[in-house]
Amino acid sequence: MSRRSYNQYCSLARALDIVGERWTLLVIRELLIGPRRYRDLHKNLKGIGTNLLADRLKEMEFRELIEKVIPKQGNKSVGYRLTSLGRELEPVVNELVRWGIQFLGVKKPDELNRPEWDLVALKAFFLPGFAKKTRLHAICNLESDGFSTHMAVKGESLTINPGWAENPTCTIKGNKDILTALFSQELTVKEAERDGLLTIEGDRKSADKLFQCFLLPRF
Amino acid sequence: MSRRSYNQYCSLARALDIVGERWTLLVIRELLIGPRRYRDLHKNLKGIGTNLLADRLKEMEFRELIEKVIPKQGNKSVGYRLTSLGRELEPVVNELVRWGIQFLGVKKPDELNRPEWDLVALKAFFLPGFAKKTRLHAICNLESDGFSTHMAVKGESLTINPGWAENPTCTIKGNKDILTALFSQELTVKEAERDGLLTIEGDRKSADKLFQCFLLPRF
DNA sequence: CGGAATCCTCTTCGATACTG
DNA sequence: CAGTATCGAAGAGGATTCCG
Repeated sequence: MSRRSYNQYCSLARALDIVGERWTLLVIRELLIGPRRYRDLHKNLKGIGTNLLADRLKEMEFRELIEKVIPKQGNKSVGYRLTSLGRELEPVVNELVRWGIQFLGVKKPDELNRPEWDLVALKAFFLPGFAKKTRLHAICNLESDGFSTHMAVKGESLTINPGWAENPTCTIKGNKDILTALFSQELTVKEAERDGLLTIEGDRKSADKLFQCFLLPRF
Repeated sequence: MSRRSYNQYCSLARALDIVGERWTLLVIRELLIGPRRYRDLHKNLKGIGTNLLADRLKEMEFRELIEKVIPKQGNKSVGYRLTSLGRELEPVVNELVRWGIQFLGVKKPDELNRPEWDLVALKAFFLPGFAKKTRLHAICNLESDGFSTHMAVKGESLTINPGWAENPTCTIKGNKDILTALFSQELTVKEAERDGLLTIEGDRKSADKLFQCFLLPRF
């Protein structure tokens, strides 16, 4: 566990001493999605190299950004999850996402893309003020290109978790392009439904409001 | 000019492909203070190595984060300044500052510290809402430990520039510890003045409001 | 003299093979 | 499965040299 430092008495340099090394913030991104096992991280962070991942995890655990999840009885796999200190990096990730999205462009053939990453990015464009104002209080299941998730909005807060919720306010199905258009206010639910590009079960009004609680930019 | 990429179709990874390499965000920090020449950057970023700095500058210029400043007649020195795209990284820097300040601690003897860095950090703790509410509209000169600067507050905006302003609303002098205590609301102007730790010329009320427009945390 | 390019050494990265 | 060990390649950092 090496320690290369900028040796500057400066908050920015301090932050970068801790999270500025290669891969570190991408590990944080993975764990913002949820706890992950070593092999999941290694699989989703293609190119990291097993020794480097081990080094980073050790370093991040030492810094108390992450912690090992004690495996439940019968499950031998060790997992990693964010500590509260690590979770406090979410605003940093969000700002980087907001800045970086303008360079996203079209996906190159050799680039990886996981649906979870889209959700991490989407969260950065949530409008808490708007959500509060509309008094949306809902749990919405989303399915897109075979990937399902659910989003819970209450007051100013948004939580996104993998898989289905049990008693959703509504269930929304559509491909990624359509959902992107909806989250970026380029398309309305009405239009998408009319064209048969979107299906909504349950409370249509909540679904409509949900999309309006985001403002995903397009470039 | 190398290009190592995470090869992920993800806004965060894109951002990190551009500004995630060693030194890049510290160069941004330097240029957030104001335009700088090559030698200034090299002097203030101790340890960077002349080739690496040249590489980074070229890379950042190529990415249009920075641009060369055409030297004025009679001045041969080329300078660098942020483009608007580069300036858009200020929120990212601010978030990193807000997160990193908890690790700042006490200055180690071998650590560098430039007063400009403190100002970059301070900006991250400006309360625009409060500034607007108090209707503070002032230009305040600040002098601390031989370093002088001026801060202009108007509406929700704050600008900090080096050197004196010509017709300041007020002029504030005190050492760094005192100013830190004032900006973190641990001390009031009244108390500091009474103890002879602070001198204010000009509009006392604006000075008082100015400090209240910040909330620097202490750890 | 300031702004780099070159050179050289050392560290880190990344891929693969290996181990408890 | 969760890491270690190893090793060539790439990047970082310092000194020196070159160029305008």
